[in-house]
Formats: sequence, structure tokens, C-alpha cells
Amino acid sequence: MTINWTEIESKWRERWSKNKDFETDPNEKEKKFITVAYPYPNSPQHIGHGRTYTLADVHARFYRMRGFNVLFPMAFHYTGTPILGMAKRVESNDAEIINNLKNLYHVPENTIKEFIEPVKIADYFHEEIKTGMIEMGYSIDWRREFTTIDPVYSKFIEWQINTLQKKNLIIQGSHPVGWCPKDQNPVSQHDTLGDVEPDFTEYILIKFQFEEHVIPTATLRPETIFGVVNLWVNPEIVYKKISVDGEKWIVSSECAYKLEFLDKKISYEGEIRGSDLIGKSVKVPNSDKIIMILPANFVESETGTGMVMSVPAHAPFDYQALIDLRKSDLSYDLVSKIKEIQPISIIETKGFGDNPAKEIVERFGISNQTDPKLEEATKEVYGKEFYEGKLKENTKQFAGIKVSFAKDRIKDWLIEKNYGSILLELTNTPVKCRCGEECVVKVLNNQWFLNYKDKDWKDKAIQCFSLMNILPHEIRSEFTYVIGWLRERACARQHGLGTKLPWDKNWIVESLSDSVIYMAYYTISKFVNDKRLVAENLGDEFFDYIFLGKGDIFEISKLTKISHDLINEIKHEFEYFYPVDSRHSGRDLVPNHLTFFVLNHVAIFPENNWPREIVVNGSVLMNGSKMSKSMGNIIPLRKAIEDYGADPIRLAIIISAELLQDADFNMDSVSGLRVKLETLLEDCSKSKVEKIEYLESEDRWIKSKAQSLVVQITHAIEKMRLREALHDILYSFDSDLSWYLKRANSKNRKNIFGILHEINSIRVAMLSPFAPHIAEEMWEKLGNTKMISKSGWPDLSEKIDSRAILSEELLKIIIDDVANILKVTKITPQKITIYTASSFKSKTYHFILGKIIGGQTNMGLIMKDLISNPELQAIKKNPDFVQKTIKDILSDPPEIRKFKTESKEFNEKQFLFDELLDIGKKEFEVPISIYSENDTDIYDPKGKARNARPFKPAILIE
RNA sequence: GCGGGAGUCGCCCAGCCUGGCCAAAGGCGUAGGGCUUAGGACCCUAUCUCUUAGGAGUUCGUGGGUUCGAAUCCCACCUCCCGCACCA
Repeated sequence: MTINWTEIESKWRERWSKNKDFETDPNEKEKKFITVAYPYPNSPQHIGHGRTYTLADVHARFYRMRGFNVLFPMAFHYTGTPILGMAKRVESNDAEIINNLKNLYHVPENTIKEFIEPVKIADYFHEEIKTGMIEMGYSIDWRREFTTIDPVYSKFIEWQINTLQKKNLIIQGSHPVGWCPKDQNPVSQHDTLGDVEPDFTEYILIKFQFEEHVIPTATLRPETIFGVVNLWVNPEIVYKKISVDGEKWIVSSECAYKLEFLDKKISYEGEIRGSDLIGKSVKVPNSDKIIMILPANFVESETGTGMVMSVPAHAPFDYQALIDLRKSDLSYDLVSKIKEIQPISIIETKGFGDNPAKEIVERFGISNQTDPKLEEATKEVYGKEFYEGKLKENTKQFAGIKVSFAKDRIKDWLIEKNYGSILLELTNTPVKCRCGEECVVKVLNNQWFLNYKDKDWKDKAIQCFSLMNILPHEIRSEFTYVIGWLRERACARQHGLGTKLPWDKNWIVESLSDSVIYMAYYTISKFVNDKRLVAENLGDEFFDYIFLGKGDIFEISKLTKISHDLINEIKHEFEYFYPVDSRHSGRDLVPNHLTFFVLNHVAIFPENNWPREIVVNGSVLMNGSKMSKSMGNIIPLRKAIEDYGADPIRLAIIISAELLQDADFNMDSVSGLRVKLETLLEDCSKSKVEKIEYLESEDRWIKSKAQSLVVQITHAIEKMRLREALHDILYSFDSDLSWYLKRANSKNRKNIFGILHEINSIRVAMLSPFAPHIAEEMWEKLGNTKMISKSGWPDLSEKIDSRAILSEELLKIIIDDVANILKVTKITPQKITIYTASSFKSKTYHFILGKIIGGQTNMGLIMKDLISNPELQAIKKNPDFVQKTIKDILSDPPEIRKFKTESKEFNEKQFLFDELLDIGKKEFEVPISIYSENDTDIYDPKGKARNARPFKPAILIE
């Protein structure tokens, strides 16, 4: 059967929308508030974006069916810089972005022209994404939609920021950023050519005194100041004499330029050639030691200060350069002085002697300072010394400290004594701004921060996490860790869309700070959208009253010119839906958004409104590899829906991986699932309501099986183990049904449609949150008039018929065993005889079962107990039976053991007599006879009967 | 380095939390059969080794340990992946 997916899906979407099925208002029912991180509309959504939303939608639909009043809203995050960057690129007619917009995103050309205005970009993709969400069948209450630049939202953010400010959680300070000197703007990944993130590192400058000048050398290893024996300059470089905050320094011109951005006062006062410095002496800080300046060509003017201190005991470059110099053509006088220079060893490391640099240079077979292997040698020495090394006695107050700890202490000491300073430098140079200018590191000294390092704040967040449900639980420790290392975080920036800082209009609230408590805003956006609430007159008092219950309603009504009734209605809306019951997001947001979400909630809201749950999912791979523009493997969601239908895509996304795992998406599985759904739809069309008078064994069995699946699937969804749940719905039902049909067919039954209808109804109901459109269609085919998405979840309380489960298991075992014997022996059967165990064995079996359930599994002890029971002691003649029975029982799952205890009176022979003959005949096409092993008329030519055990009859095949 | 995750029968990937339905689900691939004019799709069967009686042996990164019993719990080690900030 081929079906028209587009038609079916739009049919049901229209009905949902017409009936306003997902528009949720407060009522008398228990609520669930489920939210997902809203999208940033700078591109159409692809399959990868669909994952988080689909998971959340299934979650929402599940709880709706279970009788909760579920609010599942959506909004759009306009705030942020990437869109700004895009607009700039469109304006400058950047070929790459125009091409992407046109050919990858299929934006009409006239629209692209408008994209020089950032809001137009956001507006366009906003609609695009929203349409995709509707097409995916997400059960969203669209009445609450908003964007983060809406005027009322800005008022809300001002309230948030003011509230944090009042609690002294916002501080001002200096902060380094990547910076474009031409645009006078911070740069991030979106602002650079090639989309590189500016990456910088902190060098420690150590100040050596040279006449009236300071020569600063840059290092990552400040501890080596105790082992310095000379300085290196590059004789080719012309150095600058500059004044830095009143001090006279000599540095390379590149360094001087970098210093200009580091919050220092710089003026230029002259030049000096590197060659002129050679042979000159400088004084080592905190010491009377005088050392020489020597030439080395590995010194680069663009790195650090263009001056390097030499620590030949621990730095392979320095060691090698000294060796090279001894053989050089410098003056005899100088060379002889150089020969006197001895490395000073300051770090003790297991596996290294007194001069690690020498050892490693020799081991690597390095012959001069231009050898590229020196890089690797340096890395190895540094790595080992940093993590395993300890400082020696000659490091004075730092002696005995591990290098990894000493580094920061020495840095602080150097700066405090003015022996040192800090230089920030890009490590992945050159980083070019989109305007073409080369970027630098700039220290901003009036930046606003959220003070996430505040101990009390952290403690509160930790407490909130401990009360929260975190799914999957593996991710919990990651949150704990993030809270641990979190420090101040910049919460404002100088350009982009967004809300201005209330007290400093030069700054805009940063996009990771204006998106942390907006879930509360969903409870009022409804009133904004129906025009009952406007930005005018809204101030902090209003939000204080609605969200925190602070203030006086008369006062607020007067200030805002809003009626008491409306204020109370809005307040009730918030109080009904808050707190957030479940927050869904991708795992990339764990170290930032999700953690900030908790931090901001605990800072602003009282404990009863703290979030209850976080659900984190992994990303989506396309055919095993990451989706990326350059790979060309991005599939736009709407295109995929058009080609395959929304439901198959939803299922493929869910079934391809457990929550936290990266989901490997491929179109083959989509088509496979589509066929599966089509088959199921066909089955539903065939089954009909039919009353059945008498339930046969297999009827009771399939009903019990279905019932236990309902329980299993429900629990799986509660834990968001959707893959597992979906798998059971699609496949476990199938294997049970195929056994059922086999049984029914062997009896030539014609009255199974009622049972099939019942089973399919349960199955379709549980499928509905996953594949909502086709499930409605199936539900209709099953003869229902109400919609499944509004109907109930299958009943969990129904009983499981343990006897039916056991007896069908017995049948399966016998058929398996016979097939097994036939396979091994390769005989063609003429006649099959089955022998069930004696009642004596059955009694013994239940005795042993009781022992095992009581925890006794030791064969010897069980045997002893058996022998001490006069009724059962005869079993000692058959220890083999006891042994095998113990093994049988141990290999049963606990549930089956329980069932077996419950059905002591189960008459195997009678059951097999009633049920095995038909199906056995059908399977093996020979007559089957059944005896109990102590029947007097037994036919047992090969003496097989004595091997019979309960639930494991003996078999004779001839 | 710090923190997290993972290593399973040709491949992908379940199972591990809660030890015993586990020689280990499902998908792909492969082989045989059915259907079909053919291809595709679909359906059935097989797919660690041995086995003329339902069994046995060896497997879940490596090496130990706990237990009557370990893919599952504990310890150590090896390998791979991800995050480490002002960016949504």
C-alpha cells in the first residue's frame, strides 16, 4: 500500500490547529511545563536541530496523553552577534555568504537584498524555522511565541538584570578579548576570516635591568628565572625603545604594538639594533647576578617581546644555542666568556638528571638550533617537568613545590615585586577580521560581569542541582564540575541586537545572559500577543509582583495602568505553570546555557520555583560524520519532511541513538521506518472491534505481553529512554504478534480480530507521541472518532496472567528443543513423543525454587535440605536432576521465577495435550503424543522419560 | 593536564545503572530460498567454533579481584572521542 504522507500529515496538523489542541491555559488539572532552548534564527533548521525539539515534543505529547495539562511553548532568540556579522557580509557582497543563502538555504534573491538589515535575517529564518516546526508536528502553543527584541521582553530583561544588580551579583572589571583595531570592536569566531576563534595565551614578562632600560623577556615558565644564565636577542631585529607606564623598555616593534592594547600607556622614544646589544650585561631581578646578552636566530620579533631568557638546563633551544655559539665566529673574548657559562639546574624530575635539556637534545640527535625537532624536544621536557617536576633548593622560598603549582605563585610574586608583568598574545596568528585587519588581544577595563564565582551563589546552584532530575544521569557530574570552575562571565557587549543595560546604555545585555530565565516570560507573552499587555508603563515593580509576589497590587495597577483582574490573571498564569518541569537542550549547552539557567533561577526565584529537570541530548551525525556546510551533508529539515514525511524522520532521529549518544542519521533508516509505519497502518485498517466470548491460552498470553510492554514502555519514556521505548513499540510487539498469529493459525481460528484490534490500539496509542500524524490516521482506521493525541495513555494497572506467560513459554521451549534436535541430528521425524515430569519432581522443583528465591544457591546445601524432608528425600537417587534444576531456575529472570511460584498447580501434561498438538503438527508435520513420566501406559522405548524436568519435558523423536 | 564519555560476535549499535532470561536484541552486510519477465522492494532461513539429542567450548579493550555465577560490580592499565569560556 502506498500512502500519501503529505496529505495525511497536513490533514491532522490542520485538525490539531483548528481544535487548538495544544493551546494550554491554567485549569484544574496537574500541569507540566516543558521547554526547549529557543533557536537562533540565522539559518534554516536541519535534521540536527530537529533532535532536541523532537525529543521534547515526544515528552510533551506523552505527558499530555497521561492526563497532564502540558505547556510546550516556543520563542526565537534574536539577540546575538552572528546575524550582525552576516548582515555585514551581505552588505559587502561577500560571495561565500551570498552563495550559501542562495544555493544552500534557497533564500529568494530579493529577500537576500534586504539582509543588510540584521532584523530581516532573523525575521526570515524565524518564519522558516517556525514553519518547519509546525510541519514536524510539534505540539507547541504558538499563542505564546515571542522574540528577544520585543519591547516587553526588553522590559523583562531589564528587570532580570536590575534584580541581579541589586543582589550585587554583577561586577565591573577588566577582561581580555579578541579585538579588531580598525572596527574598534571585539571579534569572535563569526567575525573573522575563515571563522577562526581568536585564541590567546598569557606570557609572563620578566624584567631584566639594562642600564636605565628594562629588557622584558616573555616566558610561559616563570619558575625558570632561577636558572637563567644569559639573554637572547636576534641581531637582525631593530628593537624599539618605549615608555610603558613611565618605565623605559626595550622590545620588538610588534611587541610594542601589542602592548598598546593591553591597558598600558605607551610612547615611542627611539630604536636600538639587536646587534648592538650583544655582549652587554643585564641584572637578574631579585638577585645580584649579572648575565650577558647573546645572539640567537631562533628569537622571533613577533613572539613575546623579541627577547628571550636563556635557561639551558631546562630549555633545549637555549642549550643548543649555547653549544652553537661556542663554535661561532664571534670575537675570541666573547667565545671564551660563553664557554664559561654553566647551565643551572633548578627542577628535579624523575627520569631526568641534572640537565634535562642536554639529555633530550642528545637523545633526539639535534645538531643545531634550526633543527625542527627542538620543538618536540621542548614539549617533552616541559610536559614532564610541569607535571612531575619539583623545584630544587636554589629556588629559595619556592623550593620543594611541584612545578605545576609553583608557576602561578611565582607569577604573582614577580608581579607583586615589579619583577614581572603580563603580556597577552594571540596563539593562532594571524587572525584576520572580516574587514581584513589583523586582530589583536585587547584588555577591556570597564566590562560588566555576572559574578558566577560567588561562593554563596554556587552553593545555591549546587543545592538546586541536587534536587533536580538530570537526564541522563551520566551528565550530572559534568554540571557539578562546570559549577566548580565557573568564574566571572561577561554579561554585556557593545554591539548586536538586544536589550541595553539599564544603568549604562553603551552596553547591550549579552545573549547568553538574556536567555536564562525567559521560560517565565512564556506565562506572560500570551497577554502581550493578545495586546492586553504593552511595554508602556511596565517597570520592575510589575515583574516583582508577578514573579516574586512583591509589592502592592493597588500601587502596581496605578503605575502600570493595568486592571487588578488582569494583573491577577497574569500572576495566576505564572504561579500555575512555574516552575519549569523539564528543560531540554543539546549537550553543547551544558557548560554554558544550562548551567546559567540554573544559576540565574536560584539567584532570582525562591526555591519553590527552581527548575525540576534537565534533559540533555547528543548531536546528530549524517551517515557517520559531522554535518557541515563544507561537507555538503546538511539536510534542511523542511526538505526532508517534503521527501519522506515528518513521522519517519521523527522516528529515525529517536531510534538512532540513546539520549546522550550522537545519533547517526541516515536516509535508509528513514525509508525503512516509513515502510514499517505503512505496514502498521495497513494492519490497523484490517482489524475491527469484535467481542470474544472465551479467551484461549494465546489470547491471554498476548494480552499479558502487551500489558507488560505498556509498563515497560511507560517507564522508559519517563526516563526519556525514547530509543528503547520506540524500539519496543515497533519491534517487540511484532515478535509477540508473530507468535500469536502462529498459534492462532495452527488452530485455524477466525475470531482473533477483536484481540488484534485491542493490541493494535494499545500499540498505536503508545506510538502517538513519536509519530503523531500517522498514529491519528491509524487510530481513525481502528474506528475511533476522538483523536488519539487527546485520548488516554494505555492503562498500566491491568493484571498480567502469569500462567498464560508460563504456558506459552513452555510451548516455545518444546518447539525450540525439537527444532534443535532435528538440526543437530539431521533426521527426518516420523513421530514425536513428549514426556512431562512427575508430580514428585514438580514438588521437588518448587522446593528448590523456594530455596533459590530465598537466596540459597548452593547445590550441596539444597541437597541436604531436600534429604531432611521425608517427602522429598527420594531425590537423592537423582542428584543430576537437582543440579540441572538449580541451573534452570538460575537462568530464569526473577519475573519468571515469581510467576512459577505463583502457579504451583500448573498441569503441564493437560496443557500440552490441549495446546501442543495443533501447533506441533503444523510445525513438524508429524503426530505428537504426550505422556507424564509416571503414566502406566507410557510409551518409552529409549528410556527418555526419566530426563523430564518441570518446564523442560523430555523428548523422543523417531 | 583537568573534567566527562566510550571500547561488545564482519560493520553500525543495544545490553552494564538493577550480576543469573546472554553466544548476547535490532539494523547493515553476506549466503540460500520465496515473490518477480528482470532489477528493486518485500518475506522466510542461516550467519563464533564443534556436535547424529535438546549439548559443549571459547568470546564483550587488557590484566587482576569480588561472587556459586561477571559483558554487567571493584582495582589497575591501554586506546579513542568530546568540553575547558565571553561564542550561539
